[in-house]
Amino acid sequence: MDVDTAAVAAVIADPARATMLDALLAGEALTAGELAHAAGVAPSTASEHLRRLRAADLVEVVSAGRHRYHRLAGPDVAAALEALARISPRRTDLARSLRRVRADAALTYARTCYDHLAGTVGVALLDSLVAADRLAWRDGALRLGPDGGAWLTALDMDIERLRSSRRPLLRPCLDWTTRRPHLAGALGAAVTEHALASGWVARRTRGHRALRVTSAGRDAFRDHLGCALPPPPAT
Amino acid sequence: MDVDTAAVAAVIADPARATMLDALLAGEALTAGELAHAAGVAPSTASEHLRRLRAADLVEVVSAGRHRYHRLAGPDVAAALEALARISPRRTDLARSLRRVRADAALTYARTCYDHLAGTVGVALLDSLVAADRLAWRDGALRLGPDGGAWLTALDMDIERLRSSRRPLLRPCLDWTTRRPHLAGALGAAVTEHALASGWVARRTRGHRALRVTSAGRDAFRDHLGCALPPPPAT
DNA sequence: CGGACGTTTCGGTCTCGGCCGAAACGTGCC
DNA sequence: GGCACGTTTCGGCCGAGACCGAAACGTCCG
Repeated sequence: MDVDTAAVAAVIADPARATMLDALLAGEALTAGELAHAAGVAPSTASEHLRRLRAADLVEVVSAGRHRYHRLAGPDVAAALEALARISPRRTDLARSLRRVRADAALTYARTCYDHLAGTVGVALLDSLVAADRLAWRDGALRLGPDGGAWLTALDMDIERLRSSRRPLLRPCLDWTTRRPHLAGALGAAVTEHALASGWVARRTRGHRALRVTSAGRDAFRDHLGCALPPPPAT
Repeated sequence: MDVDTAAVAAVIADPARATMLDALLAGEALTAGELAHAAGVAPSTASEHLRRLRAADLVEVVSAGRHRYHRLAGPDVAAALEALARISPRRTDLARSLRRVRADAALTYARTCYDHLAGTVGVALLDSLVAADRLAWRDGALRLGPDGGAWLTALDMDIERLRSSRRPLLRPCLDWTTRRPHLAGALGAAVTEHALASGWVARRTRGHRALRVTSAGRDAFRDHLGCALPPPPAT
């Protein structure tokens, strides 16, 4: 073996750390304290965990005053976590089965995957963009389609800035729940940021991945993204 | 969190088990003894490990006389392992750096990923099949192209049998080394089986993933698969 | 400057699990 | 039937690491 898979797996293998990583999959950077709370451990314990996560390059940190904000180290980390989720057993947490079923349905419908949209909504979005010739598949890779430039301009996206990031502009990301690709890459992140900032979608709970599509968002998806969303799950 | 990521990660986190999984990524089913040898542990220890791997549904077993053959439980498991490999640190095993570099080059050029071809050769193959209209991308999924049926018939592939398997016929699998898709799914496995059986490619070492393309294979890739292979790495 | 607060370091405890060898089990072969 | 061999189970040893509280550190703010 040329790489040390066991080492990374060992870092993810602790329940507290796995919970922290899951919280970070929402894409927001969280403080050490918030992560300690999310994982249900003492701050000192969380600090140890974060040290290991940083050492393994799964998480990176940016200091801001007396807070230290942590976020996933990159899209590859998010992809690996989602791939692991696909083969993980369902949690048999009998106590809250009803709440869990609802949370499952919400996650399947709309969630963030690191920094882009996933779930039914994410998949529908990519499908619509391809159908409208704004994006196109070529050789298994996503490219801008004939009408892509005009669309980005209409959305006020600075394509040059997006292109200049080290990250690929367009990348498909295999959806853990639907098993179909959704839009990732720098553009996927930008669109998602736009949707959150414009109030098209909102987090159901701060620091959690599940999203709610607002009624304004439903219209905006139709008008600006050319995407007729399927109805959300009953809550 | 709706699934128990930490539990699966814990199973992969042990070096002995990770080594076993890596050996199984070659796609062959191996006996408990062979896996014990590969991992460098006593048979009794390996037996424990295999019990955990089975319990976690990462590995499945088929009994044959007094041997018990183990193999990966499915393509999802292989995909998760490759995703983990992408974010794993290189092993800093100074003692055998030269041998390692050579092994790296061989793996990058041609290897199996569970039961289909990966590496430069796998990616080139998928590209050629798409270029020749034998396969086609549609909505991010792989489909048979206009000339796909004729090609399969020429290769003596029983497409009905392939379709009847529970597994998707065509699936892209993101390559860990090249970061481009190669051909997976039932057809990917069938083509790979055909290539191994016909001696187009051969394992460099039994039970290991690296492949060598034979000179007959190089011709066959050109004539039967329409794929001009790039030159292999110097050994 | 001094107190409040977020974070990290340190020391001590305790549980989990990996390791082996010995022995039991089951299958194939003579 | 009896032996050989692959595999599993069991018991005992041992190290890694997860946890917490106390204390140190650094930053912000009054």
